[in-house]
Amino acid sequence: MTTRAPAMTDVARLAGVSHQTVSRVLNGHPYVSDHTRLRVQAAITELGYRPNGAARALVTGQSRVIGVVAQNTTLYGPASLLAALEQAAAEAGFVVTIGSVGDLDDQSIAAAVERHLAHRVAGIIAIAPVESAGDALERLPRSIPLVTVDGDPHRSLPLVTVDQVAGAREATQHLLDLGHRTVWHVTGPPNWIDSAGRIEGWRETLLAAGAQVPPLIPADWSASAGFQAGQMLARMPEVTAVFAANDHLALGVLRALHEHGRRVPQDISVVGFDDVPEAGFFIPPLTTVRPDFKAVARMSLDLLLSQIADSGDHRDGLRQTIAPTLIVRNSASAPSI
Amino acid sequence: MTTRAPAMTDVARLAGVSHQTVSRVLNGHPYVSDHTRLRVQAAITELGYRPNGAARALVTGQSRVIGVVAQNTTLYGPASLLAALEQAAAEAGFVVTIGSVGDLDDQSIAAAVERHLAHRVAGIIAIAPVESAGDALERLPRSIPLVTVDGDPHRSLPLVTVDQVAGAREATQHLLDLGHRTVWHVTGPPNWIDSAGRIEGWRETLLAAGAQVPPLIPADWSASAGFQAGQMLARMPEVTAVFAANDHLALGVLRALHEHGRRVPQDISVVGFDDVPEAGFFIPPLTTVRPDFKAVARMSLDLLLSQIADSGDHRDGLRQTIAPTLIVRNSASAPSI
DNA sequence: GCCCATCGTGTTAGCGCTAACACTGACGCG
DNA sequence: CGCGTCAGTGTTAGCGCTAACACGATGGGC
Repeated sequence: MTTRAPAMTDVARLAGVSHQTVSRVLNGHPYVSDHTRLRVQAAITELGYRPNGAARALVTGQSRVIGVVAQNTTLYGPASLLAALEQAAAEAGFVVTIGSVGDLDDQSIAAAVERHLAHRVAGIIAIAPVESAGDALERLPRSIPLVTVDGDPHRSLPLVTVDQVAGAREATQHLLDLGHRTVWHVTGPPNWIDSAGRIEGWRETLLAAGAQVPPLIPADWSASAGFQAGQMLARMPEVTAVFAANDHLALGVLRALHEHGRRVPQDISVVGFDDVPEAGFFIPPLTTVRPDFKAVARMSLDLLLSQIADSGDHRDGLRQTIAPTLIVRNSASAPSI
Repeated sequence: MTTRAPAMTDVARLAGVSHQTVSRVLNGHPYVSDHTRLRVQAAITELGYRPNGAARALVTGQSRVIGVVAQNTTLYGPASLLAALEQAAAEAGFVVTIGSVGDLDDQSIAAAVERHLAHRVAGIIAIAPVESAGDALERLPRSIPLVTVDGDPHRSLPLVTVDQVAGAREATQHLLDLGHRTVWHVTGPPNWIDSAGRIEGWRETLLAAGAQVPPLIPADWSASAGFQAGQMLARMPEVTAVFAANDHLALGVLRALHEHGRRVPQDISVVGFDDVPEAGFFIPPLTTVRPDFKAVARMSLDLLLSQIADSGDHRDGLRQTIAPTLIVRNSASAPSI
């Protein structure tokens, strides 16, 4: 019925050569005469031939597929990362399979990794921003190339990460420089590495400036949690500056403050993190920290591809940190005395 | 060095059976004694064996991989869809490879599809919300299972779609019911199918109510474009109700109105579309239309899997529409006369 | 003129798996 | 007691490809 797709032998027959010569042309081997190369290429286009990745993967033991393990790719950060990763991979001739997990616990991660392994991916990129994720990853055979993104800096896995500490430092310092006595911090979920880094950067900046370190306001990444935090902060007259661990949190804070009649930035300054595309259109436009997701993606892929190429144990000590940029808008200003 | 992963023959040797019996156990064939089955399963776990997907794909001519073609998976809609799709696929034992494209033009789509085909995906789901995307898809051999999501209803490709028209109708009718004379519409990008559907629903509701149909305010999906549209609308005293084609657009409108001192909802009512997670924390909380992305994903996958199972030309006439829900918050109210 | 290196090409084996078929032994039936 | 049936298992071929090797033709150095 459906005539099967043309295989290499079909091309070879049409071009009057052996299938091995076709393979050589396809893989850019030397020692093929121009004449033959042209004939083969003509045959390929005539038949609409395209190599069978499965067969290739079988014989080489390795596919041009990269497995990405991620949780909740609906969040802005992971989604951006994934998109950038996919694009970078496509440029390098790889495709990306995604294995997302409901929870970032050990078992879910392990299952996602297993699924990728079953398909003999060439390597794995894990967007694993929580502490527990590392265990499953560390159990992986060292022969399979691996890069973690926004993972735990205390593990010895190859890691590419946004410099959370530096970003938080910039945000906090910016507020201090504007003249605020201290800065309050609404945090992300406690088990996320990103949260920890942002807390660290915030705290160390405060300490370095000799400012008082107020208690943390715990939250998750949602606008809803930000709103709750904001309701609390709005009732405390001594609060003049807030650093929210991400933009959605900041949005919630903004609305809570607005509802309580506290003006931003006149009464309270707010700074976020992520620079979501709509951050410039919050009320007021949000001063925030912009991570370079494209750079992170490119770097991760480079690291992975070099592991794939070397096919060796070059996993230790690989660590790349990408510094984010402060984007100044209108949500932070000098405090009114 | 790296001892190669165990293959089926290794399992067979350990269990004292032929590799074919192992295969039978793996694929749940009948005519294997319980005794043997147990021995084989024990051997599998002992060796940590996992079947090689590439080999299986090679011999069956079909992998348990689904290719998703999408553009800009950073946008909330596509990202949600992708995540839901991935989850549904995982439950069915499939993995998802993503082939995102920079532009949704014919050529980019074709390239992404080609990449998927090279890996012998079992089927393709195209999130193809622009008109031009259909051409590349229609050229696909009919033997490969295909589902389009939010695609062009005028094509004969299998389609699962959010009922844009119904959603827009609900939004518009809601505003009319509140007592507004008419409703202005800020549109999405002109070549998107979604935009067209939302315009249609809006227009037909206005017409049915005998309301005047104001000119369209063209935009794209960004908060920035919404802001520009809002600046225009803010200067027009006759405008009392605005339906924005998505939430980010609405956010931009909200800020523009705020800057111009026009209160929402007292002076102008605004309704959005998408119900992004933070929509409830805009200022004011946004009344909007919520599509059920999970349902769309599940439906798409079902449609695809049934095509894969039947492996036949069941492609015509398949069409599923998922009605969205109006979420009423505070951004729309009766006009003050 | 001989040898060897180099180029260009073909031949063979085998990656890990499933499908098709072959085989064995136990059982039921007339 | 011979025969067919069928559960349970093994044997073989081959999916489409690459790696390894084999082979003939050419040409340059002695």
